[in-house]
Order: sequence, then structure tokens, then C-alpha cells
Amino acid sequence: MKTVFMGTPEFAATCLKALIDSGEEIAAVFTQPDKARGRRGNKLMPTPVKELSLQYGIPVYQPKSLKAGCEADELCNILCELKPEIIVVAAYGKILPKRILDIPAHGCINVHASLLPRYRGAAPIQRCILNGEKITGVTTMLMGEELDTGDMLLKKQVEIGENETSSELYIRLAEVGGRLLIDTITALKAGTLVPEKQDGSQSCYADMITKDMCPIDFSDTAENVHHKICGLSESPCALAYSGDKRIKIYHSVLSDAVSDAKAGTVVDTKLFDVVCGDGKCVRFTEVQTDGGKRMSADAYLRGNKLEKGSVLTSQPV
RNA sequence: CGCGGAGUGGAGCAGCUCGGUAGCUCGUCGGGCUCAUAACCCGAAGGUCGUAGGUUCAAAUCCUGCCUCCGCAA
Repeated sequence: MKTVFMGTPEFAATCLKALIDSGEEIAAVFTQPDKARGRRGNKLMPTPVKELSLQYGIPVYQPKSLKAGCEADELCNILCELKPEIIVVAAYGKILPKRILDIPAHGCINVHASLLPRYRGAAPIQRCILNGEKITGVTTMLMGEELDTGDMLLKKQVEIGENETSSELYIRLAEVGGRLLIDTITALKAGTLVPEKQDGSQSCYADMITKDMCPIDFSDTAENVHHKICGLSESPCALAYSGDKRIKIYHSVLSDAVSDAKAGTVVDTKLFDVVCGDGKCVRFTEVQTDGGKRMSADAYLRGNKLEKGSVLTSQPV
């Protein structure tokens, strides 16, 4: 089936790969413009989707905007001429205007990393973990003009591990998404798809993640702190300060230890147990300091002597 | 040339300001102790201090180039 694919990050690239491997005809790929990244010289880096597309010789388009304008008009024409039967969208990062949605005969299919109507929006994976969800999944849907509200086609549930981070779940969901996408297209061809309306009353939105969420508030419960660490890992990552030194926390587990010490106190300097507001502890298991590499908490504690009873804070002291 | 930090035995760090061939906490190996322990004691192996030059009687320590890693900003 003649397809146009739109997407940007790894998640999208994984879906695109599945699509390529399934043998569908991919007429073109749309992805975000290259962005300046990196330390030296801020070189322009292609998106994961662009990289993959180029590898397979698929034409790539990188419009800055799809809103009315010469560039967008031109792209609309290109799209019309391609006559795609479907457009597949996965984490593209732009909202498609109606005139594009109307182009493909079989409509636009979106792969979304949550069980809709829950967690519509930008950061479903991270928000699920931040909220301590046990189950999430991937949904394919027909796209409407509003964000993530289209009729659902197929769903696949995925359990979230107790200590699973966003980046780990991201990889798993991307793979599930790729398979679900193929299943969806197969069913579409067979005509067995039954679109299901979303129950708007059950919906919720997964807002973008911002850096001001990073500092850990140790007065919160240990469980919430743990969810925050998992949800923000590995980017942008939860933060704590030991004096004026910043520590990024990549992994943690809930500890059995309890203490009535002040929130933020390191009660075990061998295991890195830190007391939270409810008296329970989170155990940091993988951390990183500025300029340093990611390392096990064990390694960190060997070189950075923390006195028993030191207090970690959410801001530099 | 966006700003900054770092490369020291297997791991994480100190030493570098005020040059004189290396130390800490662990790990590893051997031995001991204990009912027991991510406990303790004794002993051992293991480093041309990222790399190439320079200054010097002498450089991990000062100077220059290069490589690699990382944080911030975009």
C-alpha cells in the first residue's frame, strides 16, 4: 500500500523500520528539520527518521511549518501528486492541517504510545511512569483535527516494570508500536478494522516534560520520588544536590529502610538510601555528576565520600 | 571557533596552586578471625599519571598541539 510516513525521533524510526521491513511502498518521509546539537560547533544533526530514510533511499521532506504558506502549499502539492493511500504518523511533532489529513484515500493513521483516551499528547510514556501507572500500551488511531482524539483502531497493552525508566519503556513501546502498525495496516487491507470512538470523559493529557520538574523534592513520598526518577530518566533526569554539587539520578529502587531523619538525609552511605517525606527511603542505584560519567551509586560513593547524615537538597547550597 | 568540567593500577576519587618518579576508598588474589555479616585483621599483585612535543638537573604536577569522555546552553 502506497504510504507516506511522518515522524521524528527514535520511536518513529522504529515504526518506520517495521514498515520498511513489512515491504510496504513508502513514497516519502516527512520529519522535523535538522537541529543544531552537540558541543563543538553545534553541528546540524539529522533526526533518527531522516537517517533511516536516507539509508533506504526514501525521499525526505523537512518542512518548517505545515501551516498555510508557500512552503506548505508546495508540500501539499507534492503530497497530492504522490497520491498516498495512507499517511502514517508517529511522534512527528507537528499538527497536520485538514487539507493534508484529507489527502490519503484511507486516511491518516497515528501510532500513539499510550492506551487512549488516557495520556493524549506530547509525553505519554514519561507521564505514565511519573504517575506510577502499572500498565500502558500503544494505540493506533485515525487522525482527526484535534490532538489524539481520533477513532481508535488497535491497542496493545504493555506492563510497566517496577523500576523501569522512561527510556527503557520507550524502546519497548516503540517496538510494540511498530508491530501494531503493521497489524493495523494488514487489518486495514483486509477490511476488518472497526474504528472505536474515544470516550472523552476518560481522557487525560500528558503534558510536555520541562526541566523545572527535575529537582527532587525529598519531602514527597519515597514512592513518588522513585516514580519521578524513573519517569525523568534518562533525559532530562531527576536532580539532587549534595552541597553545590549536582547529582543526576538515572536509576533508583524503593528501599525497605525507614528513618525519622529529615527528608533528604542519606541514611546509608554504602547503599545510598535517602529518606523521603514519609519516612521511607529511595535507594539511588545509578547516578552521574557534572563532567563525570554515569556510574553505579556504589562507584560514586567510593570516590565522593558522603558522611552519614549528609542531607541532599533540591537546590545547590 | 557557544560556555565549562574531566582523562592517575580493574572501579570511583585525591595529589597539580608552592615541580623532586604516587595516595585514598573499594575490587582482585593469598592467609586469619567470627554462629554470622556488602563485618574485621594480616599480606600480595597491579600504574611509563590520555597522547605528542616543549621548559627543567628533575614533571602526574608548568607551556603548546592532538585524541576521547562529560555537564550546560541551543
